[in-house]
Amino acid sequence: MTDTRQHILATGRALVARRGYTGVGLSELLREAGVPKGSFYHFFKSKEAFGCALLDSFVEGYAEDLAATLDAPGLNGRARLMAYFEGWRTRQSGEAYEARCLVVKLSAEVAELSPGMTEVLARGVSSITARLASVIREGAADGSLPAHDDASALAVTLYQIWLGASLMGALSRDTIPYDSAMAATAALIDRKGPTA
Amino acid sequence: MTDTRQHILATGRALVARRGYTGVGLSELLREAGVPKGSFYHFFKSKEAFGCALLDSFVEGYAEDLAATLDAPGLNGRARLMAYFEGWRTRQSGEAYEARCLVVKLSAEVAELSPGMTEVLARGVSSITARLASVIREGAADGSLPAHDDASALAVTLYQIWLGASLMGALSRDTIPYDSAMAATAALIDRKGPTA
DNA sequence: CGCCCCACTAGACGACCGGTCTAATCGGCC
DNA sequence: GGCCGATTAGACCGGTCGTCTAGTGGGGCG
Repeated sequence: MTDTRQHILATGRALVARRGYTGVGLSELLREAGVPKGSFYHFFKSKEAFGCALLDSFVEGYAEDLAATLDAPGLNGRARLMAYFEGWRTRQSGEAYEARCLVVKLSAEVAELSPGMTEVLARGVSSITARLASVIREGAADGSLPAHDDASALAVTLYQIWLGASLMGALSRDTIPYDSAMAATAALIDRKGPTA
Repeated sequence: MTDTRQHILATGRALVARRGYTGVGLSELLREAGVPKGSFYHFFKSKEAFGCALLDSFVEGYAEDLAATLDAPGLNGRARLMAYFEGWRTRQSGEAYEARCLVVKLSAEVAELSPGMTEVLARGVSSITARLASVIREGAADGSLPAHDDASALAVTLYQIWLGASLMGALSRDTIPYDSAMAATAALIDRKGPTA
């Protein structure tokens, strides 16, 4: 069955979102998934290959969610952008580990560990910031946002703010950093002139 | 000798900055440090206690560096702030792992793993942002920065940007995210009005 | 209807993990 | 010189790590 593979990935995602990549052992993962250890190496050639597959499926799923939020019909560009960040805050400060962003959780850990996983994350990040930049341009076109002369740079800055807020939120275990990020986001997108 | 303890901490810092907390085993650490395992448990009651001590010494050392940079005589507030972020970029994108920021490296990993280590990092972060906020106020007083009505909020936003930039820099392995953060920093501190 | 083949399962394996313990050794103080 | 606490040495334990080699069973083809 190929959905044994899917099941391992889904179980792994929640586990890795909580304990990190190095922190999750095969034994724990497979016990949790109810899958015998032998099967694992049938579906993945190594733990790192599993990690890459996990991130691939995360990035893919994220892109779909992103499309659903940022292409929501009937909302102007600004509202769609703010909805995205509201969603970020909700997921990242909620209880559900499987909803947490793996870029936040794994970037630092994986950067020196696995070039393959790093690459998948890096591609995911740049596609997110690219999509954010185009929504900023759409907001300028529909009049909901001022014209920003470098939408890409603004998108990167916003994404950096939210990554940083997520790190701080993990440390403080409250939503204050996200509230701060939300305020900064609103201030940045609504004001004219060179921002980044 | 108490400086065996210091030596273990110094060795551990470089190792942990590269491989992460979970990724560094006692055996590797002690082999690297040339210290027998028996000594480790004389100085630290557990690996987690070692982790807390490591972060304590990091935070303490960081505070000293911070003071040296942010209290540099003969520079106005704005110049001191920018010097701090220049230093961040240099250290974080350089080769020397022992110079890397452990808040960036460990926040996500440690948050769900060790309340003690999380607490040390959280305190460190809030003392940094508090110090940045006061430099922003000093800059307003000496005329090098406009008056920001909420210096604390601006300081948090700047810190978030740099945390996020560091995560992105780890993924992309270039300085582009830091350059972006630097531009955003300059834009944010130099403009009037509510920013965050 | 039977056989065979390959996707999948089962768990043994050696290395090493974090953590503990006892015995040996060191060094300062009387 | 001799003693005692501080430090070092490393064997040892139960457990987990990632890997790998046998085995099994069910679907497809003859």
